[in-house]
Amino acid sequence: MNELIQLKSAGLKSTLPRLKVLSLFESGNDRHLSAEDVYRKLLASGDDVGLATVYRVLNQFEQAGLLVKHHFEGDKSVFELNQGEHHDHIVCLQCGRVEEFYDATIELRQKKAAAERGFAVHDHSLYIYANCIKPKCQYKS
Amino acid sequence: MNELIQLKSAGLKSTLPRLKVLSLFESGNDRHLSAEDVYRKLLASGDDVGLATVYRVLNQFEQAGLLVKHHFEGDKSVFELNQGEHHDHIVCLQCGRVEEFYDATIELRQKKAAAERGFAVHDHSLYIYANCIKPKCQYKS
DNA sequence: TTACAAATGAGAATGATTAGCATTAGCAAC
DNA sequence: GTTGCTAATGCTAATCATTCTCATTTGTAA
Ligand SMILES: [Mn+2]
Ligand SMILES: [Mn+2]
Ligand SMILES: [Zn+2]
Ligand SMILES: [Zn+2]
Repeated sequence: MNELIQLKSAGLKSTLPRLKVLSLFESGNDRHLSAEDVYRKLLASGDDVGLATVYRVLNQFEQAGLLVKHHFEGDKSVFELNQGEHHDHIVCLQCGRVEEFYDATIELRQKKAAAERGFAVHDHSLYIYANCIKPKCQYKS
Repeated sequence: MNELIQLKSAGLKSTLPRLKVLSLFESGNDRHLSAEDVYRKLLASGDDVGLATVYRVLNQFEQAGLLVKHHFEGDKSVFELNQGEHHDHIVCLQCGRVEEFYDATIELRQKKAAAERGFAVHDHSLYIYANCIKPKCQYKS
């Protein structure tokens, strides 16, 4: 029911597909989901939505600040709940596990590097591609 | 003529399209080029190559370590000469200017962040999206 | 030269994402 | 509760970058 309020606050009409998508992200089972992931999960739980609608809703949510979009290596982009605090990502190249981290020093030195060269930072993306150290890595995908 | 040797050393047969592409990057006019950029530039200088060949050659060059591929914000990927030293990028969101930088502290703290979480770093990508501070920015694109 | 595998080029195919448009569903005013 | 209008949805077709297919051409080593 909380989702209804969130949508209103974001200036979005409360529709069934939007509630479903938002609930999925707030269920917290997976933080990082692609459009295709969301689509499949909704179908699996018996909720019928169109893929085009999923794409539209995800982008609207990003614009509204409810979600953040990332471009991990590969083609498809992934979304996660925007919970206020920025963080960067470590992605396992073998099993796909995603770990989040925040390093104040890195953030600071980025700003400095940009300033020194005559840029005002708008945004940045930092992805570390790595391998889980055994035996944590399940070599899934 | 130097390019011929580079190709051989990389284990690649010395063909006309490959020589053209490599020369273009070594001419140094633009460091960061997309496949489409390369294609257009070759056509413009009267060299007839197929777009498919450009894509193939760029990827071979990347595999061979002659080029590095980047995924700046947006759809198309860009390539640059691999000159040994790793660096990260600042991209102007207004004029598209790309500036390179290297920060040892950032590199170090990335490794540390990964190690602390049970990852062995394979690779990383750091892009800072920013705006040129006037009046350097030409607001081109 | 010859011979043959490797490379090229033109166009079809792919895969993620978006656009177009007829149909449906929120929601505010009766 | 109905009505009515706009915004949202869900197909499908279109985009766009990139890859694949395959017939033709080239580099190269004998
Ligand atoms: Mn995250
Ligand atoms: Mn560079
Ligand atoms: Zn792993
Ligand atoms: Zn600029």
